[in-house]
Amino acid sequence: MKSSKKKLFREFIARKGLKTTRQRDTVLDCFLSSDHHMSTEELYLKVRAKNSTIGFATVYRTLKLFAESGIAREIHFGDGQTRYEHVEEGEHHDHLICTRCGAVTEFENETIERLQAEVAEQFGFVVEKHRLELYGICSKCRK
Amino acid sequence: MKSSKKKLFREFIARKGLKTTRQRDTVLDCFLSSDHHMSTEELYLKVRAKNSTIGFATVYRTLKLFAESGIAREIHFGDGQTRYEHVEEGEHHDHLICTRCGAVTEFENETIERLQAEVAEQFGFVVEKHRLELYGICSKCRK
DNA sequence: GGTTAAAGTGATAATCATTTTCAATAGGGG
DNA sequence: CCCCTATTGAAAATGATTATCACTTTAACC
Repeated sequence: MKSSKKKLFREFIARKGLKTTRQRDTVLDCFLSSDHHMSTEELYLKVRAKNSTIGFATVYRTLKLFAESGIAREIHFGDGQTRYEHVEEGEHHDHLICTRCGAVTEFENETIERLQAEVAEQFGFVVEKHRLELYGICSKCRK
Repeated sequence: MKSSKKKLFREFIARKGLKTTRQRDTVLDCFLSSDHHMSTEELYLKVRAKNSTIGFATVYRTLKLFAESGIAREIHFGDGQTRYEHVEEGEHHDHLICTRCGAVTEFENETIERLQAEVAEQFGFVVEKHRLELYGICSKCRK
């Protein structure tokens, strides 16, 4: 839900004593109207198209706020670029990444999640978050 | 086995028509005499201590060769620094990372691995490699 | 052992993504 | 409307990594 994310972000802004600005609204709209994975640069270009006076520093700063507020999550695929994805409440997903065409598919698996928690516990670890990525060749590329 | 890694690397060098140099030997010795996770900078400092004329460009270049030759693997924890770890034959391990003290613990779990392969198959995906990282607070830091 | 082409090296400059700085501007509570 | 503080854009700074280039070294061949 887009509107609920907007609300969540507004609440975060208020709680922190920050301010609502035209720029933040624009960046938020662009982010929410995009699909799952967005690099900072991609989003910056989208924002520019709407309002060419917004600088990239603002986009960087705003994305950090999104992550802090919980409506977005930083992801790193090891290619030197930070990406952001939407956080759906209660959801957590992992990634299948095709090393040939770069396509990213998301999946979820309860059992894996549970096993992860078990393993962590064996080491006296309390898990806050995790990252699971499977790299390989997708079905299209194998044809 | 250190000597087997040395051998593997020499074979790689020969196969590729590259050359054995004092510098590469030094970097390799330093890498092999260290424990699992090393940032490029840490290794550079170690190399420097042995031979202060070796430049960091050489360390970077040599680590890339290690990764290409299969004796090392690049790892990224999302903190903007590339690390390298030793590759043991047939082995694969995942990481528990303490977000407070930065300690890294390794673990292996057969069941998780198998489930990963199953999930991938459902998506018509052939997994080549994967990455699983659990971030949280370690037992020491929770005391 | 000497010759030589190709690979390797170190220093430095360049690059790339991201962060910081700073002077100017704009929210929003009072 | 005022004032304080957060915010902004542009530009400079940063930090990790990579490319460049003149010089050196390796190793195949005689």
